[in-house]
Amino acid sequence: MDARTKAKFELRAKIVKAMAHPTRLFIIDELSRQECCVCELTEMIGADTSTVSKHLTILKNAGLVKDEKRGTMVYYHLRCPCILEFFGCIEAVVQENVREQMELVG
Amino acid sequence: MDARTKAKFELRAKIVKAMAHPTRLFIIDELSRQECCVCELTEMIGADTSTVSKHLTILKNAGLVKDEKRGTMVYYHLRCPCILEFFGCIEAVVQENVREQMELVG
DNA sequence: TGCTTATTTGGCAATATTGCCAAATAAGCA
DNA sequence: TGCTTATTTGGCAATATTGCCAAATAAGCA
Repeated sequence: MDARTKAKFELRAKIVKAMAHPTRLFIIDELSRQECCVCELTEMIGADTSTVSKHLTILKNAGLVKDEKRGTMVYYHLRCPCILEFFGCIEAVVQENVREQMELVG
Repeated sequence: MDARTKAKFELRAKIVKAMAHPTRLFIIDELSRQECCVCELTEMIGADTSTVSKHLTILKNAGLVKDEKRGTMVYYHLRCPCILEFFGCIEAVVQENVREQMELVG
């Protein structure tokens, strides 16, 4: 694998890694419906504010979300709505996995 | 976040996590073109065979690939080709990131 | 059976991720 | 300025991931 190819997949991996956590997938899903401030997300997720803030920073660094300060609150929104199509694909894999397990059992 | 929602996103995260590594993204990309045996992938990747084998096991456990033994060789293929659409989306985020950096610089 | 080739598994050290607490920062308002 | 609320940052212990080497397993073939 040459350096160029390696760089390409490292760039992609950086973005996929940013999504690779249940809380962050939840945030992406939630932001696909409407923008939210940190306090709203924290309330929904039920973790420490600092934890949620760090998850948002990871998503922001990957370029998946953008933030906007309004007063004391910071609102986050999705940067590329195409991320949603991706969920459909993941769900297809989940369903395929379940289907297979069913076959093994019954 | 109730238990059901939590379980849903943990299931999704398991699959996304399986993709969250440059070598594994490379493998998925390669398998989208044709099935490959471990030795072919190892040659392309240039890592230890055991390392590549472990990456393949991670992809298999997530339900992303399937293996098929033929003689002494084991061939792997993609289980859900829809994974490819996902790459398009990731690439869109990558490009958006680059575009923004360009704006900041130039 | 013994040898070869392909692959997986066990083990382990190096490194990365996670989530909390405490403290810092930043904005609004009296 | 001082107080309040919202958010981020620093630090750290617990946990997970990674990639190598060595050894085990498995199939083909003489």
